[in-house]
This record gives sequence, C-alpha cells and structure tokens, in this order.
Amino acid sequence: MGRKSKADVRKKEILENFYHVLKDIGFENASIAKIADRMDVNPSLLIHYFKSKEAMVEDLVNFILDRFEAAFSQSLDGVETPQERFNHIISMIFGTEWLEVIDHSVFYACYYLKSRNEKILERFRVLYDRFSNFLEDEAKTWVEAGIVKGHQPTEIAEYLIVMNEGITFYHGIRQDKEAYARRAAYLKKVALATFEVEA
Amino acid sequence: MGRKSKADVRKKEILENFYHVLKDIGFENASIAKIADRMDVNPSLLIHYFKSKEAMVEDLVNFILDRFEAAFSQSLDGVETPQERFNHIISMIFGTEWLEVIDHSVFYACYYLKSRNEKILERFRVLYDRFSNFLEDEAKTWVEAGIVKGHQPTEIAEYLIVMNEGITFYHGIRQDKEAYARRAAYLKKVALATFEVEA
Amino acid sequence: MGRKSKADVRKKEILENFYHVLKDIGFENASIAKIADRMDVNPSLLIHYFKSKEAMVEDLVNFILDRFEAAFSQSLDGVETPQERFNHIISMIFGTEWLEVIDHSVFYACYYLKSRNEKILERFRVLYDRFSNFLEDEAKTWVEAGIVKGHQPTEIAEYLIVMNEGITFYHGIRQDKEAYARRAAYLKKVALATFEVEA
Amino acid sequence: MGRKSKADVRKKEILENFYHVLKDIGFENASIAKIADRMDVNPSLLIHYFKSKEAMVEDLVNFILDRFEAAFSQSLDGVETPQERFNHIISMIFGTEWLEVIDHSVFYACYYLKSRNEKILERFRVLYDRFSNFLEDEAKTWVEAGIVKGHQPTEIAEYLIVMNEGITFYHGIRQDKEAYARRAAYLKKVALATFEVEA
DNA sequence: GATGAATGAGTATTCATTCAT
DNA sequence: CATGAATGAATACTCATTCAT
Repeated sequence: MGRKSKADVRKKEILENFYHVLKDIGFENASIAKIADRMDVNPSLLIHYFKSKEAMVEDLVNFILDRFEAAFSQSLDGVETPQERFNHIISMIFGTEWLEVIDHSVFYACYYLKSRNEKILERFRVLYDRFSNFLEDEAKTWVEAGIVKGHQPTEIAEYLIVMNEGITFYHGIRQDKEAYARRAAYLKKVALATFEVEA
Repeated sequence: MGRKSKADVRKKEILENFYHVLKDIGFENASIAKIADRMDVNPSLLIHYFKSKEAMVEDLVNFILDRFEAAFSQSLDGVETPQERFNHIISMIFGTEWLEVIDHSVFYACYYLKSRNEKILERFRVLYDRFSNFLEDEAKTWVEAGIVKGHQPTEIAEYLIVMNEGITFYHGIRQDKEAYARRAAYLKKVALATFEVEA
Repeated sequence: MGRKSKADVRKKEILENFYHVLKDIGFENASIAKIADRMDVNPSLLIHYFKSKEAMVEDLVNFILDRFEAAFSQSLDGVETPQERFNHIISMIFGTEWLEVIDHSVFYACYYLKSRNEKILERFRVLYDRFSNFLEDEAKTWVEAGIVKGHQPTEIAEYLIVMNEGITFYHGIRQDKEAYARRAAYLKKVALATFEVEA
Repeated sequence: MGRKSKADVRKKEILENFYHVLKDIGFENASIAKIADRMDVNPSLLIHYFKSKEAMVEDLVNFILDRFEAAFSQSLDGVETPQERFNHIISMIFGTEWLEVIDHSVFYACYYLKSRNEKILERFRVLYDRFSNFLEDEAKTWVEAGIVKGHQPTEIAEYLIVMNEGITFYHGIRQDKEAYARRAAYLKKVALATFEVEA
C-alpha cells in the first residue's frame, strides 16, 4: 500500500553514496560536495532532499543501523527450533560475518556521533533495546527448553551483547583473522560453560 | 646561544587544551583556531610546535593513551600480594573509575581515528600489547598462587580485556549508572565463577 | 531546468579584474581575495568559476595572449596589397602601439610563468607559432612581389620577431620614448637595408 | 686591504641558496623559510643579515647581474687585438654559453621585478649602461680598425644588445637547441653583412 | 526535480617579522 | 652569531547553505 515515492528512492541512493564516501575518505573528510561529486549531481540537490547536513547524518545512522538489524534477522530466517536458533545465534555473536555488514571505521564514526547528537544516541538506544529484547525473548525459550541453565534471560542477553561488542572492539586494534578466530573460539567455549550447555 | 626551549611544556599545554576543546565541542568542530582561542594565543603558534594538525592529532592520541596507562599503573601502586592485586584489578575491570580517566566521546574519537591513521593504529596496538602483557604476567602469579584455576594466563588476559571493552562500549549507549552497576556486578560474578575463584 | 549559465561572461569579467590587479599591485601581491575585493564579490565565487588559482592564471595567460593576437590582426583589417601590408607590418614591428596592448609588467609576469607551468609554455608556443607562420605567409607574398630580396620567408619572419622582442625587452629598462624612437628608427632602417627594400 | 667580513661571506652564501631555491621552486613559491630550510639554519637569521625580504631580493638581483658581468668580462680576458675581440664578442652575442650563466626562469623573474621596484630597475639600468658603454668602446676600435663600416659605435652597440635579447627571449619559448643554432647562425650572418665585415 | 550563482564563515597553513635569550 | 618563541596578517581553498531559474 503506497509505493515508495521518488524522493525516498533518491534519499536512499544518496545515503548509500554517503556511506561509501565515509568508507573511502573518512568522516573528517566527507562533505556534501564530495558525495555529490561521487553521484555526479549538484550539491544543492542533497540539501534539497535532506534540508541540512545534520539531518543527513542522522538519516545515515538510521540507514546503517537498519542494515545491521536486517542482516541479523535475515540470517535467522527459517531457523525454528530453540536449539537451532541458540546454535545459530551463538555462532553469530562469536562469528565474523558480523564484521562485514558495515565497515568498521564507519560504524565507530556513528558510535562516536551518538555522544554529540541526542537523536543519534536515541537511535542507538532503540537498536540495542531491540537487540537486547530480542535476545531476552530467545533466552526465555532456551531456559524453558533446558538448553541453558542457571541464568536469567536478561542476564544472558547482556552477557552476549557485552561479549560481542568487546570482541569487535578488540579486533579493531588487533586486526588478525587467526587471532580473532582463536580468541572467539575460546570465549565461545567459556560462554557455553558458563551457561552449562552440554556439548 | 638561542632561546631556551619551552617546547615540551608548551606542547603538553596545547594538548591539554586540545583535549578540552574536543570534550567541549566535539571532534568535528574542533580546529586549531578554537584551541588557540581557548589558550589566548595565535593559531600559528600551534603549527609552530606541531608542524601540522595531523601531527598534533597523533600526539594527542599518545597523550590520551599515556594517561590511561598512568592511571592504571598508579592505582596499583603499593598493592603487593597476588591476591590483593587480583582483587584490585578485577575491581577496576568491572569498575567505574575507569570511565572517568578520559572523556568517553574523546576516547571513541581517537578509537575511530585509528582506522584512518596508521600511526594512531600502531599506538593503540602498543597500548593493548602492554595491557595484555601486563595482565598476562599478573595472571601467571594468580595461577601459581592457585587463585584462579583452569585457564591459561593469555586467555585470562584476553577475557578481561574483552569484558572491559564490552561493558564500556555498552555503557556508552545505556548511560545509566545503576544499570551499569548491576550489569558489572553480574559479569564480575560470572568471571569469578569462570576462573573458579572462591568467594 | 537549472539556472542560466553566466560562466562565460563572468569568467571574462574576472580575468579583466585579475589583469588590472596584476597591473596595479603586481604578480607577487595579487591574490584571489584582492580580485574579489575589486569586484565586490566573495572570494569563493572566483573559485566557483575557476576551481583553482592555477587554472585561473592559466586562463589569464590565454586571455592576455588572445588580446595580442586580436590587436595585431585587427590593425591589419582592410590592408590589402602586399606592399601596403609590408609597410604596415614593419611599422608595427618597430612601432610603439604594440607596447600599449598589454601592460609590460603583466606581460613579463606571464612570460616568467611559462617556465613554471607547462600549459602556459604551450600557450606561448602556440602564439609564436601562429605569429611566425603568419609572418612567413606574408613574407612569401613580399618575396613574390619583389618587395624584399635575398632572404627566405622563414628567415624574414624570425628576424622580425627577434628584432621586435629585443626592442621591447630593451625598452623595458630604458623607458625613454625618444631613445626608443631613435633606436627603432635606426633598426628599421637597417632591416630595410637588410631586405634590400627600395626607399 | 680589509678582508671580507664574516657577514659578507654569510650573505653571499644566503644569496647563493636563494638563487637555487628560486631555480628549484620558482619565484612565487620561494620564501625565507624555504631558503633557511635549505641551509639548515633558522629563518630569523636571514632577516638578521638582510633586515627584510625586500632588501634580500634587491641584493639577489645585484648578485645575479654581477654574475653576468663577471662571466662576460672574464671570457674576454687575454683577448687583445680588435679583430680577435670582435670575433669573440660576436660569438658570445649569438652564442649559447650566455644562457647558462643564469637560469632563464630566475633571470626573467628578476627582469619582471624591475617593474615593481625602483632600485631593481636602477640596477638593471646600470648593467645595461655598462654593457652598452662597453660595446660602444669596443665598436670604436672596430670602426677605427676598419673591421666594421658604415655605422656609429652607439648604433652597433644597440644593435647587438637588441639582437642578443631578442634571441634569448625567443629561445625561452622555442627551447630547441638546433633551431636556436640555425636561427643564431642566420642572424649572425645578417649582422656581419650589415656591418660590412669581410668573411 | 535539478542546476548553478552566490555567500559568508571557516579551514589549515604559510608568511615575514620582532624580540628575548 | 644564532635560535626559538610569538605574532598577526595573509594565503588558497572548502564548507554548508540559500535562492533564482
């Protein structure tokens, strides 16, 4: 009902290009002119669609965080039993595909921006609220099914999020695929032990 | 012959001001002119000392990461037995004083910069190498003293770092002191269980 | 769709002002800001049209050398017989109107620039190629009509150019109208003798 | 009597470096800092010796024009009979060694400057006065010796100067050694014919 | 919907220069 | 003699933005 207006398509296109400019030349060098250059259009066209750069940045954060959610929920499509879903989610939390959804540098640029812009902070909160609620809901089924023991669903959710963020952050410095794999494997093992999961 | 060099003192002073400008108005709004304004000196003086803004940013990262190290090692001064050191370090990893050493927004601005500047990345590596080695050395004494069981020193070090970064990152979004305390307490409890520490 | 382009008109206007700034305050003092000041517009408007100062300078050289050509060919309009054209051209080569087309100081600033900018050098080459070819073509008709004797058209062309440049250069130092006239008269007489022209 | 003060030596050294900076990066990019860089000294030292940049530029022009005179008179050392001196001077006027004394770009930068600085103009006048007087004196001996006929010494001097400057200027655009040689040979032949010199 | 003109504030950096040491 | 601190004005250029077309 109500197909996307041309403006929405154009805006998405612009954000796509914005993302790539950020990836290519960095947050500090990105500008409306550079994005327009990349798209071969006039800079004022971007202002026409977004009113201001700030609004554009806010929309970009939405755009990027949406991608995260989409990638996450998409990859769980069709996975149905609690046990399967548990395995799948654990694999993702300690896995590497995660990192390829959004460029590391762009993601942390957005994360930084949350400290400077209330709307962006709010958007991050929504994302992590949803993520946390989602994991909590999942954890309930795991507890009920006896897959994990001895922990509250809320606790499980937070544990997984913290682990995931910690690994990602650390990997940003030690960009070594093997070390990442080794570290992730160890932490996954620890997590399974913590939740008393049987091998 | 020649005028006495004030470079070291002056540079430090400039970096101090740079840090506060970043904290106050953000990375994207900070400029040489703004720092100079704050110091009531001429902008070209900053260039005189640092040659370029890029060099200045690099030095700033050093300055900030040095502070971290200093704060950490200082707080352990005079703590001597393995047991006491273990308690102390665990308290810091899961504690809150950590967060007050450097402004959250400034820290993540620096973290972001590492993706764009090889020298900054290297500086981060050095910091985490040292941190990791330090924790590893500590962990050896804990293992030897039978305080922690069933894990390699390297593993223990990485576990603690990942936990600490994950909590910090997450707290950046959920800036709620009570939630932080609850979460940290839970994760600390889990950590102690993982390492089979007796209460 | 889009706003009507004023670029050609505006660019010419800017170059005109650039020329006058150069004439008034010299190459070493000329700046985008000074030109903009003179035009009562914003400096960034000049960048808007020329992209960079270097491009602007290149266009200025074109603009100035175009003027030379225009002045030269214009002054020959309607002069038709070889003999009349010969007289006219000799008058110009050894004449003074030449000097008033472009300010001496600006011309030599451009000439200097050719050593530093390949495009400008090329533009000078094109000018002198055309000038030389033009004189050669004229010289052919002079030889055929028996006006000049004993020299190849190419030689005649180069002789005249060298003479003209030499006189101009020398006059730059000895800025004395009478001395110039005397010198030019003498050299013209010599030239006519060289080419065996009957008085 | 009175050996050169250290200041004089140092000043010469600075001018030497100034000249090379001009040659390497051009008049528009040269600065006191760049010269000091090249010499590995402090910029304020150059000001210490020359009081201001303008004075430095003026001294540079002197320095360069002195070189010209020195090169010219040196090359005539020991050449004694009028006929020999005539041959020698004609060779130089139409020769190529001339061009190698001072970098073309630097020379025309100085020539340009004469339009902007009265002292520099005056220095050029002195040079060409001397040059002209020198050639006039020589020409007298040539006339007396019957080597050249039918022209006044003053005329001969001016003819030679104009020719020389014209060739040099033209060569700046058509930087082709062979074309230069051909052109110079032709103009030399014409000059000898003009002065009725017997082969 | 899209362009290009125009602005005005801002950027980092360079400049010549002065002065204390 | 020489250095380095410090200034203040200037540089080309980029920025986001507005507005007319």
